Amino acid sequence: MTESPVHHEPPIYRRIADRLRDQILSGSMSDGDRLPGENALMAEYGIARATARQALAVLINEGLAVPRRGSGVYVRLFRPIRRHGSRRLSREQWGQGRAIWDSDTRGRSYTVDEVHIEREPATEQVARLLDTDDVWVRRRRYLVDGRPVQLAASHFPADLVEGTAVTLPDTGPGGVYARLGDLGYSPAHFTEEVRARMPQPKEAELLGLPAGTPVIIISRIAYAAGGVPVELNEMTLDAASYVLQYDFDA
Amino acid sequence: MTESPVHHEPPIYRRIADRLRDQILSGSMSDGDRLPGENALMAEYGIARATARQALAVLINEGLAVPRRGSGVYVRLFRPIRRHGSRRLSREQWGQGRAIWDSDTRGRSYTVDEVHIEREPATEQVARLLDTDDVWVRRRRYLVDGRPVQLAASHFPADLVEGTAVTLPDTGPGGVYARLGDLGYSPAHFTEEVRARMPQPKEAELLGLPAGTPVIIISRIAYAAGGVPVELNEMTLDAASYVLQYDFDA
DNA sequence: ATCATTGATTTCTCTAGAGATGTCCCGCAC
DNA sequence: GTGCGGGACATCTCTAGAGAAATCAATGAT
Repeated sequence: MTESPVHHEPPIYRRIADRLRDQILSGSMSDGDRLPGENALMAEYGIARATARQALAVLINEGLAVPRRGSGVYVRLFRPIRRHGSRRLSREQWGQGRAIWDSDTRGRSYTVDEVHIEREPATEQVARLLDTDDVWVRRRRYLVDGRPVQLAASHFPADLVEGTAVTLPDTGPGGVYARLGDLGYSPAHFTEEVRARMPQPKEAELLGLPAGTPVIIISRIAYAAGGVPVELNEMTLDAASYVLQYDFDA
Repeated sequence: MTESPVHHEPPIYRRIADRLRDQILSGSMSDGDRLPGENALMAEYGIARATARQALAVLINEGLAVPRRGSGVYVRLFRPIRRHGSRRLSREQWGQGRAIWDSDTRGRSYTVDEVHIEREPATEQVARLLDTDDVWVRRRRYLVDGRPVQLAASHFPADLVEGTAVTLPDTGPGGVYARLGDLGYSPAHFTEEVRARMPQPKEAELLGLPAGTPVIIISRIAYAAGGVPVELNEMTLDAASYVLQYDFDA
């Protein structure tokens, strides 16, 4: 930020971190490699344990390294999944569900780990966006190669799906959008907000995120013809696992 | 991740962090408020300074708090700028340049802090995407209310702009896209990749990012008719300052 | 009135040590 | 082979102390 006129040398822990980061980013270390541990750094630089920890904490907080208790600290390079922007979704693809996934996971196995479906009072934000107090929420967790990478929560106005509440959030064949279409609320317009931040502890736990991993949050609202909001889908993605892709014409 | 069967109580520093986080997120503290400092926590909980520091470091690394040396630790809530997806861009808007910004900064002042324009050899990634070794790069830094919030680097194939090199990266009236149009390479198609990660030290420095702030990276490629790539624009955004917005029809 | 200095406060950096906790692997018993 | 015990090892948590560096307000000299 504001640099003082005198150039102070960075503290030891930071210089060590810089050296290690260079090694990681220059490619001389690869994904699962083990970094020098606390003891090794203590010996090599003649520093105390706390200082060695601090150096490693820098890399861990940057998301470039992952500590494994009782084992060591390991390099973590990002191996993102490409996730196409909804621009790509066509009505035909809705019925297939996984179509947009299969081509994007580079052969890695993709599964859903259903969490739960239930009716609940809407939070303030959801109530404002969906224009109702009472919603059905369908929460899911997505796994790639057995590891959780995404949380999703779809909110449906309860009054809109009255009587069909059992079958709507419970997708069934053709997916949720087909169900909405059956009710005469086929989505015609979408808005999508994308943001990134550090995860809440609960999110970090559910996604198994090591320290220093941001999450990407996509909030998509589907509107039926006439501008009626029919679904709010909030997706929380492990930022290390995802690249979003949008494409469009001028 | 894998939870042990016995529920261990979290360590003290983590419980303190949890308490403070609740206070911040519940709204009982607001944006610039001062958190209890190291000394206060030491006295209140009867712990050592290092432990108090550890508790505060949790919040700092989560991006919820910002330390100011010699002053204290302060709450930081995100105040995002809405940034519309390029889907919104129309040819008429290109000519205005700032149109997509003025409506999105909520009245905050938006300025550009030009960094430099120069011809340089392409990095491996840029060479692959733009299909050339030799590019002009135009780097900019964007400020809102005097604070840096975005870095941008536009890459143009050097052979494509041969002879006009002086005027192309140097926008001029009508913006870069108008210049490309004059050369017969009006962009017709775009792809955009969005990812998020923790910033590199250099990025953090240029953007003045406190610890725990991720960056959003948008890589947009503009293609002229015929599929010729004419620009690679890489934008690095302070994730605390931006919300991306896309909207589209089914 | 303006500017420089001082002092109190607070975060930052680092040392030294110790016990707890989780992981890995080898060897032994079954 | 399989499963279990135990030791080696590494990270994790915490204590206690001390000097460095930045901020801010009050004090004092010009």
